[in-house]
Amino acid sequence: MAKLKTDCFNLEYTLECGQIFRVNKQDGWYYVNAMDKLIKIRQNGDTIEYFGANKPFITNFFSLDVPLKKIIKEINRDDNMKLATKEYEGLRLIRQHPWECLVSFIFSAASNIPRIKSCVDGVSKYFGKKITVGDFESYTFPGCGEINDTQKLEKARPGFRGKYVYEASASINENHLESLRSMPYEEAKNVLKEIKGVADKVADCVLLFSLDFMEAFPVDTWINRIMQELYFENNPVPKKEIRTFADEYFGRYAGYAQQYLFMHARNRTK
DNA sequence: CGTCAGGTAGCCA
DNA sequence: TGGCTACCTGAC
Repeated sequence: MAKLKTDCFNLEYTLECGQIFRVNKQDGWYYVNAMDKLIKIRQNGDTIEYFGANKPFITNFFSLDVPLKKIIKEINRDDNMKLATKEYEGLRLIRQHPWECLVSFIFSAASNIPRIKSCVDGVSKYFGKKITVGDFESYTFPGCGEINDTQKLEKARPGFRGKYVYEASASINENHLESLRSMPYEEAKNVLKEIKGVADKVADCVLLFSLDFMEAFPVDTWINRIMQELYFENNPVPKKEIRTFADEYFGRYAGYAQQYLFMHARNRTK
């Protein structure tokens, strides 16, 4: 086991804000899957304790190197944001593996978190390898090209999203996704949107949650609703206009603003 | 037991 | 470009 002292980090909010799906809580520990890793982790005050990964991985994965206080300062543009960032203090964006992130969010279309989780778990179970940490057992996530059997894929119950995942697995390789990092935001987004099953929202999730584009602002139904309420006097507004507004209003860290607003919007009705 | 969902593709004006 | 609608299926 390793320990690490953190600053301005909340493990619970970070893992339970809906950006990542393969998370399980058991006996006070979180079990987090990330491609071929299974991490066992918990937080005690400022300190995190973990198994299954080394310090560089943990630091990078949980964005512990990102200057969150500075970011919060920049996105706290009004009282609503100050409330949301205070409410979920320490929430950080996770740097997921681009391929796992892409598949997860293709699954997310017109779905809900329990079902998305079930699809991602299913794909892991039917295409991944068994992995354990302590007495917890799960499966690794299959790499690009490894989701190559439609009958097995069907067992994950993806519905109409299955064909998109199958096609993506057949046509994409990891280098293709990694190469997006060096592109400008708009260009990287357009490349992602060439993938069937990927349009604005999913592309923005992949850019924000796995490729370090912190300006990406995914507009889903929750964000659509809360943004209209807070900034458009409850008037119906096209999602495109919401993205444009967010870009100008929140700036280069709009993605962080999005995640705090998402939590704020979702949890008040829960 | 219906309704509807963390959207998107395809089609048409 | 902008506005439909069908789409799998299981949570609620």
